[in-house]
Amino acid sequence: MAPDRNRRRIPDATVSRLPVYLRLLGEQSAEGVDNISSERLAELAGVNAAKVRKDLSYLGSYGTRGVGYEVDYLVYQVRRELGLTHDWPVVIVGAGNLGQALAGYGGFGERGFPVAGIVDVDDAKVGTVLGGVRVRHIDELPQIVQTKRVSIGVVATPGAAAQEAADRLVAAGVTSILNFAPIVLSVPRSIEVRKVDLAVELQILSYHEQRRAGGAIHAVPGGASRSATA
Amino acid sequence: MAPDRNRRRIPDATVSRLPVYLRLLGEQSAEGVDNISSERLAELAGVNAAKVRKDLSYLGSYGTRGVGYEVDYLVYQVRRELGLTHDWPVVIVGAGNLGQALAGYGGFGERGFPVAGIVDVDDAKVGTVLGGVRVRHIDELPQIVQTKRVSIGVVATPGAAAQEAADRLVAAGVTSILNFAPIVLSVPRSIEVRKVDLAVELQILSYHEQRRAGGAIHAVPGGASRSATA
DNA sequence: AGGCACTCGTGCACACGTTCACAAAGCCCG
DNA sequence: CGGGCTTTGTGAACGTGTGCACGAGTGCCT
Repeated sequence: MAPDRNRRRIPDATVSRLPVYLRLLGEQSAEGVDNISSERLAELAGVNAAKVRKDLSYLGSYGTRGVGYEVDYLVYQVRRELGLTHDWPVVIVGAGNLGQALAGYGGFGERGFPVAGIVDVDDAKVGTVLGGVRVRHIDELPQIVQTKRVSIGVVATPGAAAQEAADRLVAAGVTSILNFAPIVLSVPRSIEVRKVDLAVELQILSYHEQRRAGGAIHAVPGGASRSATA
Repeated sequence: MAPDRNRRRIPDATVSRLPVYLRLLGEQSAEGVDNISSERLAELAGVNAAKVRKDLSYLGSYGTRGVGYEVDYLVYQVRRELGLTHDWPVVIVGAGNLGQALAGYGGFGERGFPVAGIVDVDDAKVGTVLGGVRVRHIDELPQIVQTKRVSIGVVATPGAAAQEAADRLVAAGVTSILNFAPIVLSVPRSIEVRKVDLAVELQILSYHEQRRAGGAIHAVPGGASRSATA
C-alpha cells in the first residue's frame, strides 16, 4: 500500500514538534509579540533554528525574509495543519486513578479536547462524577461515541483490561487511541495509536543514571571473563 | 584495552525499546516460557524481528543460534543494562490532580521506582496522605533527596510552576527529571530530562484524524462517511 | 535609488535508524 | 557423524532526520 496522498505529507518528527511551536506561539501572542524569528522560536523550543524553518516550511512559505513570522498568522496555519480548527471530543475508558486525574485535569477541554464521556466496567464507579462528567458503564460506549461524534479514545485502564478496552473503542467507531496502559495494543492498521508509558520513561532515565554512575559499579567479582566476541 | 566502550554506547531508539522487551520477557517468564525467539518477541512487541536482534546484540551475544534467547537470562541482562538491579526512589513535585494520581498509582513502586516523597508549595495540601505517602512542603525537598538518595524527580505541577520546580529539584541534587508540565524546561546540560505532554500526544492524533478526513475542509469529526475497512 | 542588514527557504552532506539478506552456529535425527 | 533445519548476529542498503551554509527576498536607511 502506498498511502501517498495528494496531500503533502509532513514528517513524523515535524508533526511531533508542531504542537510545541503552537503553544509557544500562543504564549508569545498573549504577550503582545506579533512577529517572531525562527531563531527566537528555536530558542524557546530548545531546538535548532534551521529545524524550525524546515518544519514550518512544510506548512508553506508563511514567513517573511528579513522579518520573521507573523505570530497570529502562523498560529492559524499550524492549528489548521494539526486539525485544531474545531474541537475533538475524547472518551476515556477507565475511571481509576489515572482516568480520574485525566477527567479532572482541565487542560483537556481548554486545549480543544473536551471529555465527551468517561466509562468503566465497575458498576461501583458508574454514576460518580469526575471533573463534571458522570461515569457511565462501558456498554454505553458505542452510544457516546456516535452521539458525540468521538474519534479519539483514551485507554486509562490497568494493563490487563487495556486490550479489551481498545477492542471496544474500535468497535464503537473510534479511529485514534491514546494508550496509557503498559501493553502493546493490537488494533487494525487503520487505527492510529500513541502510547504513554510512565514505567518506560522512568526506565530510560534509569539507564542514563546507571551510565552516569560510571556504568562499571556492578563488578562481577573475579570476573575478567568479559564476553569474548570473536 | 577495554572493549567496554563498545558495549556502553546503546542507541537511543534501542534504549527506549528495551523496557518494552523487558516487560514482555517478564510476562513470558511468568507463563513458564523459558526460551524465546527474536521473531516471537518481535511479534509481542509489535516490531521487526531483525530490530529485536540488533537491539539485543548491543547488550552482548546472549542468544543461541537455532534456539533463541533464554528468557530469564535475558531479563537479567536487560535489567542490568537499564540499571534496574536496584530501586530508584523518585520524588514528586506537585500534589495536584496528576501528582495524586501518580502517587496513588501502585505501579511505580512495583516496577522499582518507589515514591520517596511528594511535595507541594500549597500549605493546604501539606500533611494530607496520598498513596501511603504524606505530602510535605517543597522546602523539605533537599532533605528528602539527600536522606532518601533520590536522583529522579517528577514534575507534576501546572506549567507556570514547572520551571521553578525543576530548578529546585536540580538544586536539591536530582540528576534526572520526568516532566509532565507542558513547557520546555531549561536545566543544566548534565541533567537528563524526559517529557510527557498529553496535549502534544492528542494534537498528534488530531493531525492524523484531520489527514484521515482526506484533508477535507470542514468535516465534522467522526462524520457520517466512515471509511470502510476491508 | 542603491546599498546594507536581516532572515527565510532549501540544497547538501552527514548521522541515525530500520530492514534485508545471508553466513555462522547451534540442535536434532537418522 | 554428517546433513538438514532453525535462529542468531551483522554487513550492507535504504530511508529518515538533522544541521550547515548560502542564495534569495524583504525592509530600512541614507
